[in-house]
Amino acid sequence: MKQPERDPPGKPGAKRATVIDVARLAGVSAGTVSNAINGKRRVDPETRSRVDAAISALGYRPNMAARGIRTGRANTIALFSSMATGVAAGPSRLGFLMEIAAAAALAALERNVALVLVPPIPEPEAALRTVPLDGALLVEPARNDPFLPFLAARGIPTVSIGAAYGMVSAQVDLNYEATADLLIDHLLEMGARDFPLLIGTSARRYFEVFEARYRARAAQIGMVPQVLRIEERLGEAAAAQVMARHLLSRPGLDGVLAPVDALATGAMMALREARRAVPAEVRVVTRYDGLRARSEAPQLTAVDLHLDMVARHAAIALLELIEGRPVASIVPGPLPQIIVRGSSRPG
Amino acid sequence: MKQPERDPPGKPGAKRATVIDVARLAGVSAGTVSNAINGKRRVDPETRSRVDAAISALGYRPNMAARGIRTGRANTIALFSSMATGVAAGPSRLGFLMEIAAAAALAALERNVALVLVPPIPEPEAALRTVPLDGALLVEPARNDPFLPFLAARGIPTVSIGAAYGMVSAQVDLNYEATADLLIDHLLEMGARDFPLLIGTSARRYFEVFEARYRARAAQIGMVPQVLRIEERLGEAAAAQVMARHLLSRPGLDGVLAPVDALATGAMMALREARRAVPAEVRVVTRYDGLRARSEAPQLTAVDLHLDMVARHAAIALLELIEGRPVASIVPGPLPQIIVRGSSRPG
DNA sequence: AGTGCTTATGAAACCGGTTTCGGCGCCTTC
DNA sequence: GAAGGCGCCGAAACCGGTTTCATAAGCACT
Repeated sequence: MKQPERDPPGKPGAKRATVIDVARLAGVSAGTVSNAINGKRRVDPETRSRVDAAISALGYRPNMAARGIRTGRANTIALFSSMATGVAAGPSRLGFLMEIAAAAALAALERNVALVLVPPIPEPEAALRTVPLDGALLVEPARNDPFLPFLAARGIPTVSIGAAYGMVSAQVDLNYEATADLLIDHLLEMGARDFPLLIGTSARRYFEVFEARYRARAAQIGMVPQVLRIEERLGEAAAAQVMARHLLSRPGLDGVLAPVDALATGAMMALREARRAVPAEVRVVTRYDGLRARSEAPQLTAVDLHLDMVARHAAIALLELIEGRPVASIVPGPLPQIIVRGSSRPG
Repeated sequence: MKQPERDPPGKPGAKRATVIDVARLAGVSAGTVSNAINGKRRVDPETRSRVDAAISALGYRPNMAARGIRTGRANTIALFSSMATGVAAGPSRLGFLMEIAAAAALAALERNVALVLVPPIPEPEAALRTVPLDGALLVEPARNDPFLPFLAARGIPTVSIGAAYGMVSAQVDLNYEATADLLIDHLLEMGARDFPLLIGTSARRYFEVFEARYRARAAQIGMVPQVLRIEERLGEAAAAQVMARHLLSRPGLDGVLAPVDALATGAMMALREARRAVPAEVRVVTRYDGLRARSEAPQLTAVDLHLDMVARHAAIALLELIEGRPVASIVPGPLPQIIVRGSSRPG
């Protein structure tokens, strides 16, 4: 049952090399090998090079479990997603998540830390009971995110991507205000004067921010604010329905502000159904520039959130936090840039 | 620098409980606590319940690092992807990968094992030097997959999703033959008699299988085989170009068999450009039923590969393997089902 | 030569589990 | 009633690292 990992190079029957083996070969003690590797204590350069030689001669790799028992570190961070993975909730969120996951995993791996993926699960307590985690990344957590209490109870450092509700160690700014302004200003520039805001029903910061900016601007220009809330779980189809109904009550509608891509494509469906030309009669814009926005016809104007950079910042901040180094509670993120496409561009 | 994880419930100043604490409270020895937890040795039911009581009273959670040092287990498996994550390679692959990742993570988590995500990296050796892994999942590895030698060298049990090239411990069958037949038969039923096969240039089993089945059927019905190879890295745009050129040489073309969704949508672009009606004049079918296939107009006929189930099977097989239990070298996967949509359906 | 300080190192304790080994009590069996 | 077997358990070794503590060597200074 015990099967210690066998390691090259060398005889196939050999167990994996340990510090002791390295120490013996280098003619030093185990403690010195440890110090040579980790640089916690000064080691004579000459000694160090003997140790290094022994390490590569034996193909030594430290046993992380043994190390972890003293350091308390597991060298793993988790990416938590409270978004439903079901197809119903839409592969669009999966795209969003995956962009972040890939970039975060890369940044972590560069520092020899592994990223573990935690999809939404009913009982995080039970499932993660035996999973050692040094820290957690949370993607746009909802106000009542089920993972937050769990992480707080375990005392796990947590960095959120996008604003959270104060329960995290740090957050990377996704610049919700700037993003909302970018899209709203663009709609206005393109001549839209009567457009609803489509958002989800869950309590997420960016919905709140979009709504606030939308209402503020609407008041400024004397537009009747129209905030349509759609249960995200129901996705595109629900958005199409709500939009279709809304079109009846506001025939003069000339734009749509739908930060969630699935809601935007839902609106597009309704507009096609109602024979409203996009962008000639109605301009449509969304936030997340995923596959969905790009495969719509016409393609949707969206925002480049630089998710890869955001994810990288978040992972790095988290690792700093884990190392015990101070990190700003709000890490500035890259500025969003609008990508104007056919759905809002005249001609 | 040392900051042992503090744990509820109890005084916030308290260190996390250990087996020793549990043993003391239950009035037994540490060894007995261990055996009560892991069930390796018989423990009197009465004793066990005392231990259980002590565990929950103290909120004890075993330290996985300490456990791992003896068991040699890290309780993590990795999902390796050799697919490029860049936008160029297409978010479609991300969707494919994410579906698998989510399902595999879930299946692993149910068994208290974490799934770590390994995006393509230049030097797996270096980056994963200190990342402990019990096993690996490989998604449709190419023949010269860079991860394979690494995994073999480390002696890490590996399960591939879809056929590999014999270098893995086990593989979950994605039923390439059945999938190819499903699509080809469907094209024929829909009256197509002159259709090319669009595949990628990399050495992947499913390209080989599709090509073999395609050629076999073409020979049967007397169709001139037309195999178009497109570098996957270049994606949709390249497919559109190749397809446009091909259309000139075969004006009578009445179908397209493009297993990769990005190649299928590329072909759709070319067809639109050339003013060929789909499905009236040309039927188009693809394999992966992702966002891409569904957001095409008309929607693409595709195959439900039951990726979630495949991923689950793969994760479970891998965990069995890790436990040392025997596993079939080819685990049967769920049968693919065709999803007929507008791109190939008459009327 | 003796004292004090710094630097480099080895020996041993330690981390928190698991596993081995052997002992004890109790029940059969001859 | 002694021998043997079995079920249950405690003591101690063990896993492979890190960290503490003591010491030896080297050097400067008095």
